[in-house]
Amino acid sequence: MYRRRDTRREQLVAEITNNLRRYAVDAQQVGHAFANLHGLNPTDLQALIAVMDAELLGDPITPGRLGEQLNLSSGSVTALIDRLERAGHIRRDRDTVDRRKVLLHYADQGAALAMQFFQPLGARTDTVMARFGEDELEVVHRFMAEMSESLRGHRDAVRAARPESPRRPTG
Amino acid sequence: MYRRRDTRREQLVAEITNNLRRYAVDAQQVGHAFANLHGLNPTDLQALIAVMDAELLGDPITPGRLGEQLNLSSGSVTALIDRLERAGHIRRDRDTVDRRKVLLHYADQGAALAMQFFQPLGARTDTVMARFGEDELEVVHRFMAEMSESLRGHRDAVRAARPESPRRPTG
DNA sequence: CTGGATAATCTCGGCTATCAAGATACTCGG
DNA sequence: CCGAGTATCTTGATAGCCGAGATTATCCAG
Repeated sequence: MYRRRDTRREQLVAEITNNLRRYAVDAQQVGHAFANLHGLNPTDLQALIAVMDAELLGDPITPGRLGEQLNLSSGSVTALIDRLERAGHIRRDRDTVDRRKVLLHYADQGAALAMQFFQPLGARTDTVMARFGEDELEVVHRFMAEMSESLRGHRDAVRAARPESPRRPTG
Repeated sequence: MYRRRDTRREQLVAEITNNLRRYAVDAQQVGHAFANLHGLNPTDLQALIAVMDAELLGDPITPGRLGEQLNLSSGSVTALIDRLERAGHIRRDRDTVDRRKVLLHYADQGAALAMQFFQPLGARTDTVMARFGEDELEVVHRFMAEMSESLRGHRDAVRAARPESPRRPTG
């Protein structure tokens, strides 16, 4: 996080790292603040976005997969979906093929909220990007794609790790 | 979030936006997973990082300012600091000038944990950056700096908004 | 010294997450 | 068709975190 900056290159690496970290922290706080503003909690917002994401890709998410994405237990996911459904943000549908499964779809209220979340953010993002040439955006794109993939690998590694001193003996 | 991609430029903008969003989500999940792994919760980890950050910049943070950063009430901050202190991650010091104030310093245990958090991440980050030339990193740096600043502005705007009466006169 | 403001802590209630057990539906062998 | 085994989701009980308001200690103005 704080490293020596002997050369210009090292300085750049250090500052970019710091900016990425701050960006992540700030993004989290945006989510927190926005959720509070609308009577949700951060988990609910994350879930709502995940539901929209999956559905817009044509592959509605199930409670099980949602729990994997958010790292929640199955019981917590049920409670989470109950809250979101009660608030009118999403709705449950049984899968017609495998009726054990529940497919989650966003409702109008949820879509409106997600739009409200992304639009102002997108506007700011576009404003910044307008100050960059297409060739520059190519570089940024390559960078972000690789960085994003790298972070996902890191996340999976951390998740795969097991606690050093478990509360309960292995059993 | 999902926009048309008529031109190459619009495609780039769309994909970069998606990557930024995914990066933020994944970063949050890394924090979540890492915190779980070490018996903390995400807030604790955020606080620990904030404490280190402030102290390394030579300006130790107080509970009050920590609460502002994390958007927590004063009572929650006290409980948070109690947990971190009990776990040996940080310690309290009274300010000698204004003895109402408490200054937070990280303890060895906290520093070790933060290192454990950032080192593997930094290694991956460096690997990615090694694949970019110095001129390319200049572009990325400019981009991230502006994007980071823009997001901070957005965060403050969302925080400034009020839940029930968004257009409340004064106070 | 008195009164008001600021900083942190304490106490209590609500809400969320985890864990364990249960209910329903699918799969497969006989 | 029938039953055992498995997968998916839900329910109920418990623990821990967060927010709001009251309380204590300190600073500052006069």
